[in-house]
Amino acid sequence: MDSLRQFTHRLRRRDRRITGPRQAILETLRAQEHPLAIRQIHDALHEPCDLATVYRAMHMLEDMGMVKRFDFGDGTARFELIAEGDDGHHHHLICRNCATVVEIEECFSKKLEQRIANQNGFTALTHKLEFFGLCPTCQ
Amino acid sequence: MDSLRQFTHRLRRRDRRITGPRQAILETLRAQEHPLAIRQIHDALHEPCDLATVYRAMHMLEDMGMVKRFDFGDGTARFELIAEGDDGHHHHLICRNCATVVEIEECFSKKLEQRIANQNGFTALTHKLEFFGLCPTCQ
DNA sequence: TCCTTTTTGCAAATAATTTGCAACTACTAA
DNA sequence: TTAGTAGTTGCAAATTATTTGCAAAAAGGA
Repeated sequence: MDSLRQFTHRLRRRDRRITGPRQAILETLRAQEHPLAIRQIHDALHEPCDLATVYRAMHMLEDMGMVKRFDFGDGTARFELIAEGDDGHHHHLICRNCATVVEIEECFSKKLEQRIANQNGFTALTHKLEFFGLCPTCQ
Repeated sequence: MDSLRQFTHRLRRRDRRITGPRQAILETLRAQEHPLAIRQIHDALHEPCDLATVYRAMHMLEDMGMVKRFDFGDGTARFELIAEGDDGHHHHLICRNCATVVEIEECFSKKLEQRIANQNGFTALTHKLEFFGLCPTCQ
């Protein structure tokens, strides 16, 4: 319930509206622990809406920092709701064969990133990292 | 010159042919130190060929392990020639503003990857990792 | 040089995503 | 509660990257 409340609050703050499709999309994302593709979100909605609406909603949620976009390298964006009090920073381990996804909380040390930033004079570093392999079933 | 010779050898071995477009593409890749998008490769060819031919050639070069595909998350595949004696494993630091690319040789320790594999029962792990930030000019 | 197999160019097909626009609806001010 | 305004939606068409079918052209071996 809280994320809906939080959502409402953030929307109002930006003069954005709380609509049926947006609430439904949030519900759908909340029910999943893994990243969902737009198509999957769309198909899972009980009260269906246009695909374009889902695309637009995801952009908005992303801009508002409520959702994180992941890229598994297959040309399809996937999204996860960012849990409360979480920064959403985590990675995935994806089976190359069956596409099973496991969430990975571990990451390399921030020192590495800091060093890379310093050595190249870059600031505000972020990174995208995903692991691929063969899951127990597919080996 | 060597990579062309190597290429010829690998092609013959697989009953593939050495054609103008393929040689031209290799030349183009060799002249660049950064990953190139298909469109860029296509536009850089002196002896032009069809875009579809470039797409097909890149698949072939990738299958032959002569080229590595990178994904900067913008929906466009980029390719780099794999240098001789190199495994092609490296990453990039990309400016979020001007898209400048810096090659990064550093990577996190293999132990991390090994641990992730073990903890989840996965094998044959690989990863995709790219860094993003603001370059000195764009800050 | 001839023959077989691989390649290429071209155009059309896919797929994910974006966009223009008119109809519609959430929110706010009264 | 209601009207007005600004944000949203559905629909269809446009974009972009990439793939594919197919007939004509080219490569490499005999």
